[in-house]
Amino acid sequence: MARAATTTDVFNAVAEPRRREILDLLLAGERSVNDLVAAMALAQPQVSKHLRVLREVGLVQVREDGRLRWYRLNDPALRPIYDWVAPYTQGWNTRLDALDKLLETLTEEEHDNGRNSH
Amino acid sequence: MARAATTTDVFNAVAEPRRREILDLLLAGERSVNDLVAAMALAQPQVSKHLRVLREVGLVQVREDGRLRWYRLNDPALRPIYDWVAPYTQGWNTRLDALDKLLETLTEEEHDNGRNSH
DNA sequence: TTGATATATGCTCATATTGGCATATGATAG
DNA sequence: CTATCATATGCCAATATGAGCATATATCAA
Repeated sequence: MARAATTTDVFNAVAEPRRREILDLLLAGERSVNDLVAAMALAQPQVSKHLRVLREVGLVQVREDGRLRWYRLNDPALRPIYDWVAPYTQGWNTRLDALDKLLETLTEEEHDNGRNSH
Repeated sequence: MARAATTTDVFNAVAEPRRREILDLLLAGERSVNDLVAAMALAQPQVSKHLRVLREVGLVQVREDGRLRWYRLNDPALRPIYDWVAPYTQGWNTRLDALDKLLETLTEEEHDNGRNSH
């Protein structure tokens, strides 16, 4: 058996640095293909191909407008990656730990107002 | 150019489901190769090969003990993945979801006490 | 219509993969 | 020393890649 197709899942799609670069650019908002080409040192056909992979795994969505195609992020598609990696961050992600504790505190205050002990 | 080597970075190493499976097993603690082989429906040589990839990108570390080799996680190596994905989670991050739910609960209780609506 | 612009697709090449199986290396027991 | 257990490595086949370049398909302009 060979390596899994890049379109198999989000993990494979995102293993390619150029595709992560595209997603990073889309964080700022919708972009046309040529916008992306201009921003990345990569030829247009390659960008289109990467976009196709991203489309096929649901990481981006397109809006057609004349001869332009505006690509935008579909962040929830990245959730499997976040969900997978999260359990490993227990040891070193202090900031999220802090947020967790804060939420915990808020929840406690909500559920047993006043009898807060920590 | 072909696809990047699996040992290029953590993203590529982790794109392979079997390797994620190995890491998941190691979450529980140190395991010998045969332990892993027993836990996964995969032959020993393949497991050893996956372990080699994980070793080369720093995701696992080995402790030799006679003819046994105990593999253990090196979670901080996963940080690049977490750091990359984190900015995308603004919309749906579980912790933020928790906060949303909390706020929702507060609002419900405030606005329509007791009435269940959804 | 003709030409230009925006994007997608097709083909080739070099490369690295994963699993299967055989085998090498290394440690330990009898 | 020999057999056995634990693990790693080598070679094979089938496959999919990603970049480069040419070209197809739309859309818009003159």
